[in-house]
Amino acid sequence: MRWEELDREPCSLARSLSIVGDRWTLLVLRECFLRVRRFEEFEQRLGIARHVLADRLKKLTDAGVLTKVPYQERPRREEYRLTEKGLDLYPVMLSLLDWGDKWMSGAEGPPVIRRHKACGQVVHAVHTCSECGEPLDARSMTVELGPGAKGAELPSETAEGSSAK
Amino acid sequence: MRWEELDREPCSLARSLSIVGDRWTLLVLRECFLRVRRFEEFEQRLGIARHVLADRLKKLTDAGVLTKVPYQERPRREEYRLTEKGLDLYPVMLSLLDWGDKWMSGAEGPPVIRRHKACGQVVHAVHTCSECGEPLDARSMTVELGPGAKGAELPSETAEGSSAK
DNA sequence: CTTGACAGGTTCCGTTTCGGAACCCATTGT
DNA sequence: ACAATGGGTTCCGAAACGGAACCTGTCAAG
Repeated sequence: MRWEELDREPCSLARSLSIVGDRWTLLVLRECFLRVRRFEEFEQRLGIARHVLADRLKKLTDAGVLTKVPYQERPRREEYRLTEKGLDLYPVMLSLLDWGDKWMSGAEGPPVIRRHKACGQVVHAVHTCSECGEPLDARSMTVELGPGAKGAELPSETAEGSSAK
Repeated sequence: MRWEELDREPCSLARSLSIVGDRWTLLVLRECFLRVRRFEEFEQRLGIARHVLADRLKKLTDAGVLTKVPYQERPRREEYRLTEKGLDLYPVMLSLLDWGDKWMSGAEGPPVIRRHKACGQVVHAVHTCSECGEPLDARSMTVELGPGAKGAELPSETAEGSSAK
């Protein structure tokens, strides 16, 4: 599997990673969710090399995750904003955030907390089944080939004592 | 922000990315969730360069995401299994999977589907508030510095017309 | 009307990381 | 004695990254 062909893999994870699966992209998107929009501000807050930032913003824009919105003419200046496709990455951010809070925080606790506007509580996300509403975890799901599977195969099920079963 | 110091950033997303934020790690973990455990099998299924695979497996093992379990002696052979910390990454996989299903699938639909054992339905994950149970999205949350924030700052809130508000 | 600042890039160069192939090593099968 | 197996390590050229310098419109100041 080559990196440049990831987006054509018959796997939604691979396809997602063809967009967000590199060192910087999710950090750029973190800033977007924190309402950062301008080149300079991304650069200053992230300490990213300018041409890498330019490349990521271009790729995210080409992918439809960000969109350039002019905020002045003469000289023309544009800022980057999340599209609906980009906003939809929020669950990805949240999952990584919650995992980091749980497994990568020191004794002091997490560095940033999130509060739910609706209930006012400090919260984390619970993944629930879209059909029955029960919480989901790795052991409660099975996978099957779907309609878009062309020649893909799942590994054989012969293994036993699975930790991921 | 340097890549080697990501794990010391006061940000759970950065800390998570210090472990899973590269080209291959989440694909290796995808295989783990599909019950792949052996070096050769990872290599064949992923088409990853052997030394890159060896490096990722070592880093994941050092990070406590995978653990090496001997399955024979003489010659000693070990396989890689997800730890609890690794299994806890399932929501991350699921979020990326669902996003890819929604935004990266062609007209045929997603290549792989997931079925919830408990209810038997094909499902996707819904992120809900751990406190009130309502669905969460980017616009329903506010962020605040938490107990582990040392000197970190959130961007100023002066921006208006926010698309991520 | 020349100089400087500002926002947003692009170019260049030296260091890392990656992809691919070859090689290593202990043990068992033929 | 020799090949196969599983799990790596080594080596090389290509791609990506980090850092600094440079470029491009436009306006404002001297």
